[in-house]
Amino acid sequence: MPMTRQRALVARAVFAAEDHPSAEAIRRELERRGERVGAATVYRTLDMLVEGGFVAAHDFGDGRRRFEPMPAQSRHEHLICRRCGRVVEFVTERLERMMRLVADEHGFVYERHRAEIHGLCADCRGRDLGALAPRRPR
Amino acid sequence: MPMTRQRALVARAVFAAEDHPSAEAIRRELERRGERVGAATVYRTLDMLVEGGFVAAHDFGDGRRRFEPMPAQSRHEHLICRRCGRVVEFVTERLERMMRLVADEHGFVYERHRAEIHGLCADCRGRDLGALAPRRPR
DNA sequence: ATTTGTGCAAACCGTTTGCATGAGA
DNA sequence: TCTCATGCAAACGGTTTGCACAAAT
Repeated sequence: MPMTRQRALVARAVFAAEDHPSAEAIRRELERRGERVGAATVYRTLDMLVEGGFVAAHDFGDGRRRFEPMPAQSRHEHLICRRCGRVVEFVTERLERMMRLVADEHGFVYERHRAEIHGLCADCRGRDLGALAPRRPR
Repeated sequence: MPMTRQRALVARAVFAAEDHPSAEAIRRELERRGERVGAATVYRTLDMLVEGGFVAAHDFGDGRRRFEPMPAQSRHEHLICRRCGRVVEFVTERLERMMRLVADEHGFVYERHRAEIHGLCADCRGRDLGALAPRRPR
């Protein structure tokens, strides 16, 4: 698997990211730095990284996939601020146990689960939600 | 809000559904019965039903929204069979308590959560997964 | 006659794919 | 030279929207 300029750029961008960026966000970020990479290449590289188990892909329900470096530690879930889009991670071993149990109770073979909490982050709580525009719009 | 023929058809179809159908699935189902309703109208009617709180919309991560009659009872979550697409509901009050607690611990105002378990249902477990086509393809 | 809903087709948005070009061994 | 990655642009699939027409008061 040849390491080209664009693959290195995309990989470095995902691994450096703190905010679960989308493919387009990564492309734009690279462009902002003067590094022009085709959208198709970004998607293809991310697919490879995901297949290789280096990167995790998420679907937070806003219509696009978001990526993050594959966490070495155990599974984690996401808290998502509906105002600023900020994503905070949390871990619960209890949750996975519960999910496995529920699957079992219904005769399902557990494969994976997904859990998200949506709400307002500490920074955004208490602001005038109707009037202000999101700080980091979707 | 006038009750037209197509609105009645769409509403009846969602409320009768047991399987969390997508907008297109509803339109096709109506068409199968000889009732032709434009896609736009189906989407618009579903939006109204969701806004009015009569119908719940879900995003199971397969790229389209799925609908179900708004459950009168408490919140429920979904078990999804990755082979046949079957969706089974389950309730856990413990889960919501846990989610609220986690949100609180991170300074978030809890608004809602989402939990899904993906796996193989009782019917599909044990089959030759590679060779057979899904029974109810995505 | 005025309002409002409908349906078609085009627009949209994130993503994928076909294909000609280009870079690397 | 041969291979394979790239980038453009077109295709795609679900959803939304513009607009002319139809329906109902």
